[in-house]
Amino acid sequence: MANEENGPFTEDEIARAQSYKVRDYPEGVDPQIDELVKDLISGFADKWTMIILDVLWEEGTLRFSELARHVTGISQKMLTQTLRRMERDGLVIRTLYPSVPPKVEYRLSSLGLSLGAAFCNIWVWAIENLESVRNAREDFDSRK
Amino acid sequence: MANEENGPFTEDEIARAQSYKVRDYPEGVDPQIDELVKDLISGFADKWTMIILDVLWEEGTLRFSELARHVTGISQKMLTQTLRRMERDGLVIRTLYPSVPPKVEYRLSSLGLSLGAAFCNIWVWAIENLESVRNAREDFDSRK
DNA sequence: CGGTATCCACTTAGATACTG
DNA sequence: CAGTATCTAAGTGGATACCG
Repeated sequence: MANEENGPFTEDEIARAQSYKVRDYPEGVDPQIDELVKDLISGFADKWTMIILDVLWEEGTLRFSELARHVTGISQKMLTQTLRRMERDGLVIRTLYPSVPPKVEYRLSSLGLSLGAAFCNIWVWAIENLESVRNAREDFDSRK
Repeated sequence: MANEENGPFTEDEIARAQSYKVRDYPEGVDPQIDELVKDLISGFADKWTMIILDVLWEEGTLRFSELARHVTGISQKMLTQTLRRMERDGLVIRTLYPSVPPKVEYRLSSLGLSLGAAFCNIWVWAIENLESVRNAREDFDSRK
């Protein structure tokens, strides 16, 4: 509990990590662009979008009902709604086969795939840091 | 509108991108872990958390009131709430200076910094694909 | 200054029923 | 099968007032 602040990181590693973004997008970045980016991120920053992105990333192409099974706990309404939004944003490609009964397939577009690639690091981070977060919570809760 | 599906990507690039995660975390990944990861991600997948993470990443250390100014549109309640959750999850470090009036500083922990580093790719993606998303939306809306 | 507590308007999401 | 429509319960967030 004494020097837990830096965890497994050296000062060096922290400095390097912190310099990353500054190098790519210096402070001079257009505030308007910044605002737009925040809006865009806000749109993707919801539970179901991120999970659907992950599922389609892993499974490739899925039918509506298959998606419903893979995305545990989602309601039909939210699945439709989220898929529609992702389709509108160009992340997902929806293919309708006009058979009876109808068949609809969903897969990621190249845009969706590239976002999925960016998200990969988040999933990796989550897997690697599950324990750390759990410990942090226990620690926080025990301190009252 | 004809071959817009793959955008600027070759089939090769898509295949490579899609194989990325599978290489690191093959299908044999424990479903229970997978569930935990989804829970964890769901917790971070909200607007304010992501924006605060970004702001602290860029600014380093900020006082409560400075954060409020940087995170446009957030209410005091949500700022407190989100910061408390991030602190509990071990992402931010809260330092109270017991002066009068009190002064409270927030900064990312090493855990928070590493999550920020992972998120970097998302921000970069957003900046690079603002136009694509805008176009996709216009296209979708114009098609009805 | 940096919160907490309370109230309330609004949004959101789940359940249910129905349809091409 | 893959939705849409409707209703309702629950959650979220903002405004306001007050405290250490």
